[in-house]
Amino acid sequence: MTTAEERELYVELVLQCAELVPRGRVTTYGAIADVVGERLGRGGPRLVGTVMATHGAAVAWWRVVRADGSLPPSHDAEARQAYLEEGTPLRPGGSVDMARAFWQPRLGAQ
DNA sequence: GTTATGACTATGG
DNA sequence: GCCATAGCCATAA
Repeated sequence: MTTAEERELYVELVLQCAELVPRGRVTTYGAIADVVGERLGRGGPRLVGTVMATHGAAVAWWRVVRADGSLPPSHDAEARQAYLEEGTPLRPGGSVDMARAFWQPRLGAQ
């Protein structure tokens, strides 16, 4: 069941999570899916990815990475430069240091 | 209704 | 570290 309203709300909550990520920190698709899914009762990492691919341009998409810290595909170069500016902890391999940079998203607060 | 696809994740080799 | 596989859920054809 996915009404237009629910899709819109899902998108907005996902974007809100991405927007709430502090400077120099990152979160993951799975974490956002978990938070939003708990509130809306459904969802999944792939849905978050779809949302970011569709509406991610409006938010700090580079602060949303994969669970292992790998940079988002298709824009990894841009993201890495943003990390350098923000001081996001990186690992030698080029991916994000999740142990230090991971930020747990919350809705309605931070 | 069925298949393919995607800015995913966990697990195993 | 990398690659393959399976599970995942919504969208598009």
